Amino acid sequence: MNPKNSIMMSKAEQTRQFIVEKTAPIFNKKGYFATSLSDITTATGLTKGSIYGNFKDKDDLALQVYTYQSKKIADAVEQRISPHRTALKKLFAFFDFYKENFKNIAASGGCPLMNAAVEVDDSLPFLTPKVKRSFTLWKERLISILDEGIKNGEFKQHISAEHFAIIFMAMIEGGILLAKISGRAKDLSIVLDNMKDMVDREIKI
Amino acid sequence: MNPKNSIMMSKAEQTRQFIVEKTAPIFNKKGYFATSLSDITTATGLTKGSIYGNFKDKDDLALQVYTYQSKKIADAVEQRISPHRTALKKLFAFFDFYKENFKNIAASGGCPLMNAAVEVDDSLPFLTPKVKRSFTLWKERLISILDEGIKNGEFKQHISAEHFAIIFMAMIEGGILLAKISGRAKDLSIVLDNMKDMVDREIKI
DNA sequence: CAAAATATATACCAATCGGTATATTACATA
DNA sequence: TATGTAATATACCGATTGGTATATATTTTG
Repeated sequence: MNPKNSIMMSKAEQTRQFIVEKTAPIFNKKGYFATSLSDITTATGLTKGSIYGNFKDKDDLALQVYTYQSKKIADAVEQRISPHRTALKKLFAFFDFYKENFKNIAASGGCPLMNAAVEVDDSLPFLTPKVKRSFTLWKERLISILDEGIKNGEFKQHISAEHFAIIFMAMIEGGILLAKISGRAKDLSIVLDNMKDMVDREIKI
Repeated sequence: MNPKNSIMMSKAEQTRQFIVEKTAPIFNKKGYFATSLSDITTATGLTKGSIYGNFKDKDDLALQVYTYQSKKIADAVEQRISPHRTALKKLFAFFDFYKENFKNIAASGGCPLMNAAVEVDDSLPFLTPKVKRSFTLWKERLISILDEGIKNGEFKQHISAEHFAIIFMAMIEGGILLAKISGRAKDLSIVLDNMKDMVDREIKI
């Protein structure tokens, strides 16, 4: 029994979590391919033997790091949305999340979903389904908010929830990309502000 | 004198060009880091000695490959735009370019600007200024079209050309990302169609 | 056509890569 | 506290990495 953690967590589980958390920003900054085992041992202070005692191989670790990162973002978004009662406020909270967290996202290497989606291209076939699924889940969450608004009369009846979900995702990802490469957080703000205008003009009743 | 080429081009220059063209899709698919010298020798049929006789090192080749790729896209876009006389038609031609060329872009590894912008993060500092410059030039080109439309009365006077340039770039890049990871070209089409609607509603007089 | 210059190939280098077998240490339980 | 077990460290492996010195073709030029 370990009194340090409320949830029972074996030493191995703790170490695994520790490795994942420590290597996540490295994988996200350098990319899965450019991150070496020595990067991992340096960041964790552990040896190769310890890493391979907890993960089958580098791919396995990369997979768990991606799972951790995508879950972390999804949870943070959900936490930002959940307090709100109307679909409109949820949608705006969604947008605000990225404006509020851009600096953190940029500092830890950009959006993990985008980074993985770009790198997954040819190499990393084992990651592709996971990344695809992240985007699907993201889209479905946006659609659910839009559908909620349509159903309860906040939003227009005729709009396509799927279309707007895709458009919003594209704008967010594109905005992050531009802001990161330009170094101007304002680039993302401009895009996010326009998204709110879109909601007011095209979606809101 | 080489009768095969209209422009005088030494053997070395031809070889350099040949290497750049052959390795460009590899760099774009696998990323600059994951592309090895053996990938390059295999793709070109040349030996390492020949590669290093024409390029200082791998970074130098990567730099020239990026320059080639970004110029190629810029030229193709310009060719698609130039026949048109009005700012509106130029803008729509701009958008259409991506719809028409998505399959080619996806097949050759996605948008080189986005790929480089993502990978440049931590590694590849030598590439960062080049990539930044590509995005700046792209933005300036969009602004010039928007300004032209504002000046000649096609577009509304009060709009911010820079804001819309940023929004359009974000939507295009985001749309390409989504379409690539989902495998559905339609995702990009949905975004591009919405961009046209935006122009009609918010920009056009 | 011959000589000088350039381009390409060969053979090698140290360093690093991901990964593993084995020894050692720390932990949990009885 | 003793003992079996799980976790970590050490030392090593072959393969591949980017890069180079040198030899050999191939162009270009006088």
